[in-house]
Amino acid sequence: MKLSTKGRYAVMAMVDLATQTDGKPIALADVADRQEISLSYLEQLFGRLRRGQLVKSVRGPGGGYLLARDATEIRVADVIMAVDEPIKATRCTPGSPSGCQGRQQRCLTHDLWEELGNQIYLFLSSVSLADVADRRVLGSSGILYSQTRDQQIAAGE
Amino acid sequence: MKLSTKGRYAVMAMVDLATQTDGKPIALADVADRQEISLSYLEQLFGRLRRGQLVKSVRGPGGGYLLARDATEIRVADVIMAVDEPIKATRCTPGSPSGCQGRQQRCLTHDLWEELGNQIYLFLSSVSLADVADRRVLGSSGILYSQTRDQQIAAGE
DNA sequence: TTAATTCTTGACCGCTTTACTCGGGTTTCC
DNA sequence: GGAAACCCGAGTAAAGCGGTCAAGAATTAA
Repeated sequence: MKLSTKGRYAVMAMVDLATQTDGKPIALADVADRQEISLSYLEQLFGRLRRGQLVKSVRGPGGGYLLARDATEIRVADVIMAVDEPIKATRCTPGSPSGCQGRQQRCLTHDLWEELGNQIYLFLSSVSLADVADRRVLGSSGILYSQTRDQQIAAGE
Repeated sequence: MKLSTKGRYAVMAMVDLATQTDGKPIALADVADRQEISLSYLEQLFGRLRRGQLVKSVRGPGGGYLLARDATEIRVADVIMAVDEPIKATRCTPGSPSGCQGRQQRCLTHDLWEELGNQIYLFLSSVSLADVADRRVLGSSGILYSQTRDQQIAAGE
């Protein structure tokens, strides 16, 4: 899971689509104007979103883009994965040698990055476009992490 | 909170220090060798770590670096924040105008990115260098996020 | 004192990615 | 036919990343 402004732009645009619920296609130029993103750049992103089956396009005058599914059925993680390159190899490519299992059996931080990736992915998978459009994003969770593992263990957990 | 290989290298090196518990300073050249990171590059990173009060340096023969505190008292988030530039402005600078509150009252995705940042920070704050060194990182949490908010609400929660 | 270690600092550099532009298409409607 | 929209690929300026190089300062050992 990679995080860049490219992914952010895509999510902004998709949420924009999710808030325009007339059933009519939305022209990219309108989205670009509302979100203040370059039109040509948006076109690139929507090319990927279309290939990723997240939006449908309608050509010709009066055309534009439509969400391919209901806004409650599209997760933020889907959008980001559609526009960003697969993954950053992280130097430890899990399968191949010389990446991780060079000297030691396996680099110590490997589990950390993997788990962090999981956390990010799980969070972004828990939020749909409709959640964002309706500002249903904040709160819950997090309180879990007020202590380090050491402290939890020292406290007898 | 920014995530890059720079931060990863710093964490790798700090965990390396945490595993060398003789009480003697560790020469950077040894760390560079073990972790297969360029020495000169590590020097840059340790300059920041030292200025961030995370390590102490000892000059001269037999010198090197020591953790400034116990490995259980240094969180991964501390290390990453010490070496990476403050933050990526995200285009919505919370206080200033024209960033977020341009057309609409406040960009819809603002809460999302803020909450994501919190999630990442909280996770990385929950893990100490000692946790990583002892491979105490995996598991727990995550099961929370098997449903989107919509689905939770639809289920009557 | 001298030499060897080791940290300290700053300048530099090639590469890749990012965000974006440009210039064309093609499809469809009026 | 013309205009509105999507479609597509090449190009580009700036920034960051990972890394090198060179010089210097502090400390210790011989």
